[in-house]
Amino acid sequence: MNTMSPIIYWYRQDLRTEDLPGLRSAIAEGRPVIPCYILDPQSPGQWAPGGASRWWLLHSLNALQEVLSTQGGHLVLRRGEALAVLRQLISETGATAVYCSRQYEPWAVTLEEQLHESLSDQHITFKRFAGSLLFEPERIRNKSGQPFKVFTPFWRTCRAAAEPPPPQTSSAEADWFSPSPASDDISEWRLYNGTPDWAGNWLSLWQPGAAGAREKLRNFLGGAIANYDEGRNHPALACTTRLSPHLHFGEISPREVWYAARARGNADAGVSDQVDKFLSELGWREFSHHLMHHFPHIAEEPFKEQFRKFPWMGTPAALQAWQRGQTGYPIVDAGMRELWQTGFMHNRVRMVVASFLTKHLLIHWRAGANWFWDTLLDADLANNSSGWQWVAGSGADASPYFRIFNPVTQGSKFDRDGVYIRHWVPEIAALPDRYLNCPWEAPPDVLAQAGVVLGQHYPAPIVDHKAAREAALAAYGSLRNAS
DNA sequence: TTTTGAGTTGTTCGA
DNA sequence: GTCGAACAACTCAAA
Repeated sequence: MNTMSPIIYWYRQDLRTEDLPGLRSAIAEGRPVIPCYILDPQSPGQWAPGGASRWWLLHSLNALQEVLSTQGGHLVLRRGEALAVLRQLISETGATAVYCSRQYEPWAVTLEEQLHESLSDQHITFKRFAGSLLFEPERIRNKSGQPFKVFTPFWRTCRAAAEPPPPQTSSAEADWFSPSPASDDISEWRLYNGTPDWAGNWLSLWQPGAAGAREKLRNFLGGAIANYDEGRNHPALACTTRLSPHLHFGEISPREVWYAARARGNADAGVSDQVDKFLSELGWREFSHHLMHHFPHIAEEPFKEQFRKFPWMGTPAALQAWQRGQTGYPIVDAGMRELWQTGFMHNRVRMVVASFLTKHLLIHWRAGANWFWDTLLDADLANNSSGWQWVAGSGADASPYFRIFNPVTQGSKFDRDGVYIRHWVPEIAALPDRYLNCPWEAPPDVLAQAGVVLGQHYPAPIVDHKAAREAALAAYGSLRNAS
């Protein structure tokens, strides 16, 4: 074997150059490196990126391309079945190794195993590297050696374990393989073609890529972190990091986020509790991946067996009203519209809309998860599945069945001044605070003065809260009695 | 093996 | 308006 034969670095959900163990390792070997991204629309069982994710992917790949080119590298874009593409690239370049970051989705794990097997047969080294999580799922076990099913002891164990290794800054300069192999023109991939123009203003809201991720982190640690514990519950405040899409695409490593937050806490004892709270949110990302690794069925099937029998009963019309932000409950509609218009929804509101879909409308959580998958820029199989199952009650460590969010209470509690609702549901903006979350209770003269005719400008509620709540309790009760 | 304490995010009702 | 209890029963994790 030629010791100077090139290594293919196969980019996946790790679109960065810094603190990337596989790439660093490839560079450290002193062999030429070929950075490559493969769009694989056909991998079996794959959850292919949804519409919003494809928009992000387009811009993220462009950003990565730009960073690589400042270092003299060139990202090779290819489309097709991963194994076939890698084989082709190997025969073009004489590469003898393929390095990548590991993923945790069941289909991705299967693919990694197949590649390992097939490439080994050709005497090609195939190496997967950790680096997308703080704690690898198999490393964290309870005292019986089993995976955790409850967040709090899981996270306690993580915090007690050895710290994640600090981010590595690479010193060696890469020797990029030259000439760079032919690459697809990304515009031919049609990740986003601009029509309809639903993502028209997204570039003013988001900056996909490592630089944008760093800026989000810096802003957050410089300001909002100081009031994170309380502020993060209020969707009108910019108190959350909005790092989720960056983390999903691996543009910034969780270790970098972890160490930056820790440093902030150490520098200012006053915010160290807030920092811990923030770290535990990273912990939820870890926990979701831990669950998906050990219980791969959670993306498709209920974590709790008895929920297979749950009497889901929603109608397509109700699902559509929810998707379009036309349920007649302002906080729900505001969230669904924020999602559609920005590719994002505040976490507090995600819980409210998810509770509404599964409990008020009794629609299967999978319908909600599928909609989020297509519309969220940060759509992530582990987070999405475990989040929806948690709300629906079918998940690990699920909320009690009687915890049914009251959309009126949630709105008036967490959007006290109505700033969020008035922004996203402008047709009722002129209503006084008192009726903003429950326009159907406003007296006729108040409605008239605000220029609102229910059923014309804004829908009457599609379900009655009290009746829906009782129906949900009955449905969940039936599950208990049946088992 | 058995026991014990605890479990992200809430709501409603009645005092 | 505020406050505390009830809302079930179960599973998990650790002692």
